[in-house]
Amino acid sequence: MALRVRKNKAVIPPACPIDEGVKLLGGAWTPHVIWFLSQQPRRFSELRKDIPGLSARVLSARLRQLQDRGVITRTPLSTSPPSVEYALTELGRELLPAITALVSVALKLNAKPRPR
Amino acid sequence: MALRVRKNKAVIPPACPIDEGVKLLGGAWTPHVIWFLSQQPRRFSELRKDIPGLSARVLSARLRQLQDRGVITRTPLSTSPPSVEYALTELGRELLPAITALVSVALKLNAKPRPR
DNA sequence: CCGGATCCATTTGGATACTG
DNA sequence: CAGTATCCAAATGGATCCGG
Repeated sequence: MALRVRKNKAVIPPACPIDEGVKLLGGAWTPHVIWFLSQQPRRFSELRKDIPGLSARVLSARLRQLQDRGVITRTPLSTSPPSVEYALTELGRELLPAITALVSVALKLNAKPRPR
Repeated sequence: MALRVRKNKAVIPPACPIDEGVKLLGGAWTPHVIWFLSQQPRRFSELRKDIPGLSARVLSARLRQLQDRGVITRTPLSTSPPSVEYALTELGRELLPAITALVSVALKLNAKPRPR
């Protein structure tokens, strides 16, 4: 069989600031994590309890990427048993207005009976 | 072969307004579409030219879901050749502040040299 | 010109088990 | 407690073809 190459998914990076912004909240549960951290710094297992259904694997992934993007800080504490505290950075807190704006539009849209 | 059922993906809807908000901008290219429509009403093929790399299939899907959510309107025009015009609704325009807020945070984050 | 249908590659993230 | 590793199901979206 002639090895059909299938050049699928070949193309371009959009390289637009809009995408960057949306990617900040992109992954599953990301907004929840930011939301709970905005109320107070939290530890790993506290976040798991805060957000039922969120697996350790995904929480771990989200925390890492938020950290990489400078949205949250990670602070290991020398307690016994050892624990790690996560908190929003200054810039992270600046995401909150954007999130609440999104939410308020979503609420209005849900309220609408879809005029169609 | 014992038919392993694999109850994967079993659980819960978060049912949180935050998710709803994020879903408004969730799909690929969604923010781009909203952005270009915010500048002026546009036709299908104009949007395709505005956004290189966006396939007809996906543009079609995005337009439909934005329409279903009440963010944009779709107006077929009896021109020759026939064309269809898309525009933001009132509520759709309310998404713009949220988008720009997100973008401005993203720009600041990119500027940071990742303090580590 | 608009956009649906089909086919498929890539990505995402849930379940589970395990380690320091 | 705080994660990491493996395995796999489902969702996403690109390419291409086709019909209204």
